[in-house]
Order: sequence, then C-alpha cells, then structure tokens
Amino acid sequence: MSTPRIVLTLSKRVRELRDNKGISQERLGEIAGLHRTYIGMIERAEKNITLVNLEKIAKALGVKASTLID
Amino acid sequence: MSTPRIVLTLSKRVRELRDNKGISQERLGEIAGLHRTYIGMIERAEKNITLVNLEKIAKALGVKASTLID
DNA sequence: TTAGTGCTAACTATAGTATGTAGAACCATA
DNA sequence: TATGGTTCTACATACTATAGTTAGCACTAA
Repeated sequence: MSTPRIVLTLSKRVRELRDNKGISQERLGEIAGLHRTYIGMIERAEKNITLVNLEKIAKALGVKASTLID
Repeated sequence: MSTPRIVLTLSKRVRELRDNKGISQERLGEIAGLHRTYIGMIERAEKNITLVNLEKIAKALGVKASTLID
C-alpha cells in the first residue's frame, strides 16, 4: 500500500529543519541519540516511527513534536 | 524506566476526548479500526504507538494528530 | 444481567539498531 | 586535467526489541 500522509509529512519536516540548521544526518543522529541510517530512513519516508523517537528528533531539532507532523 | 511524557499526554487526551464524545473504548476502537483492549492500553499509558495509529485515533476522535500530543 | 474497563498472556508484524557498500560532490595538490 | 582524500547520502540486509493484535477472565456499576 501507499505511504501514509503523516509519514510523508514527517519526512519533509525533518529534512527541511535539518537543512535549515545546516547539519548532516549523522550529526542529527548524534544529537537525538539515534543512528545515522535511521535518520536517513525517516527522511526517505520509509519509517512509521513511534512517539518516543518522534520526541527525540523534535528536541534535537529544537521544535515541538507536534510541528513535525502537521 | 518511567513513562515518557508524550505517552502520558496522549493517554490523557484520548480519554478526555473519548469521554467528551460519550463513547466507549470499544466504540472508539470500531471507528478507528483498532481493538478495544488496544485503546485501553493507550489510555493507561502502556503503549508507545506509531504515527499511523496516532492518526487513526485522531481521525476517529475528530481532531488533528498533533492535538493528541501537545 | 449487561456494559464498560482493567489486566494478563501469547503470538505476529514491524520498528529500532547497526554494518557495510556504493556513489555523488567538493577540495585540495601534483 | 587528473588523483586522492573527505563528507554526505542512499540503499541493502540482518538481528533484536517491541508495537500491534487478539482472546479470555475479573471487577464494578447500572
């Protein structure tokens, strides 16, 4: 089946915000406490992540979790 | 370890909104396409759910996914 | 007795984590 | 022009942890 809209939204927001900060996927992973390749999968909309990791990434990007999905 | 804040927030919001609508966990489960006991687990903050199910529940409650977590 | 919820237990599906390879883009120096 | 080194990202597995799903029983209140 096709990729859910919320997964696509997350994907775009993360890449957008990360690019704005001028940091690499690896660096974002370090800050968030997540693996480099996992960040890549999220940005490619390959992952349906859980709330806890959503919050980790939000914190690393300096935004609220809710802004990553709407 | 202790329950993450975002899981607790979701828990409260879901119960709150469901009670406001005056429907049972079973009914909410039917609307969202999820099992009755799964809804119960979420309201007891026992589950770290994924984005896709977050959206299903939000839709069933008539709110945006982001309002369930902040 | 019925409706609603809590809770346990078990299974299946998939998220989470990591390693490794490949290729593109950039920048130096020969 | 190369050529070599570095950085970054895509992608493909594979393993382990846990989310997702269901059945069943207990308790409470109407």
